[in-house]
Amino acid sequence: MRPGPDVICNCLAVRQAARQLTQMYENALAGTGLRATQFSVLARLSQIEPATMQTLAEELVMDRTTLSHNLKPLERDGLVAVAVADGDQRVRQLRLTKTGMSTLKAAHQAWLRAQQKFERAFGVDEAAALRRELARAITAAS
Amino acid sequence: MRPGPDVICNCLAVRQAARQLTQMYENALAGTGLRATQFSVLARLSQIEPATMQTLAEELVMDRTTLSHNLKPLERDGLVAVAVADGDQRVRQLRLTKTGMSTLKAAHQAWLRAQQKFERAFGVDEAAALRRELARAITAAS
DNA sequence: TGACGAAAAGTGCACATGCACGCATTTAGA
DNA sequence: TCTAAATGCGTGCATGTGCACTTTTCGTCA
Repeated sequence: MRPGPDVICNCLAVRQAARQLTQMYENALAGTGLRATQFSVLARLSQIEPATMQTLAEELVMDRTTLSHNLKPLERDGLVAVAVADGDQRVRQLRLTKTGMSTLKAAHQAWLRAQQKFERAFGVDEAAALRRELARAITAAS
Repeated sequence: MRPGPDVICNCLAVRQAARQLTQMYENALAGTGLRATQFSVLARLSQIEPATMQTLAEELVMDRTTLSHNLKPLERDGLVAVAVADGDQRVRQLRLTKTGMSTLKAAHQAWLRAQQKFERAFGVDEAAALRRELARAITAAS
């Protein structure tokens, strides 16, 4: 998939890169049973556990309803446990199950391979700078 | 959607930015009848018309089958015409219809508003630099 | 305490994304 | 020339994405 001549649309530029990066990382994740999005959900959840739907969605820069959809296969496969929070019936308490933790740990190895492969080609410092600029782009588009 | 502390995954960083930028541009495109992806398909097609499926997909850094799916609503609504190419029955000849051209022209105004709004917040030169880095990221992930 | 607005989350819909698989056509080689 | 490989596309499936709408629950205030 060779890019065309000089994309001038910022939105298209980011989406194209997202498609290509996603393919690379998902290729590395093949065999772990996780998609790229699912890996990021589990990874982030493991850091802020227990989390609510809204909190985890904000952390992932993801729409609340999108996270709701994305949790379906994870809950179905027993990787994430969804419980009603204490004191407020409206709130969900999201946690990793033991299976979720072990799956995440195994997938982390595969993720690291993709991460390192990309950064060898793109540059470690350049990748860090790119991530910072992307974070700034998120702010600019908010 | 406030981003969490320092995303270290390049894939997640790009995907988060893609989600946020897409929301901004689609908000601007609301009323034109086009989604962000559809706008980019029409815009690119207008530059390389007539194009084949594979050619247009490569230009958009998009999987061939994804473009096939994405063309469905555009063809259904009469914005893109798909014909069999001369000399090779396997090849499709993609063209914008008159409706497609006028819709693209109208949507271009809306796109420009989003583009300028983003670049006012993010910086014009910084946006150009970001697009260049994203193009390099696509190469690195290929 | 009862009604009403706010907050948290779920659901249906349409489109986005790409892999696996299959079909039709073309080309290359024996 | 006839057949096998290569080429160009389409389709089914599962997931990703977010808007509009709904449901449930909580807090507030008269």
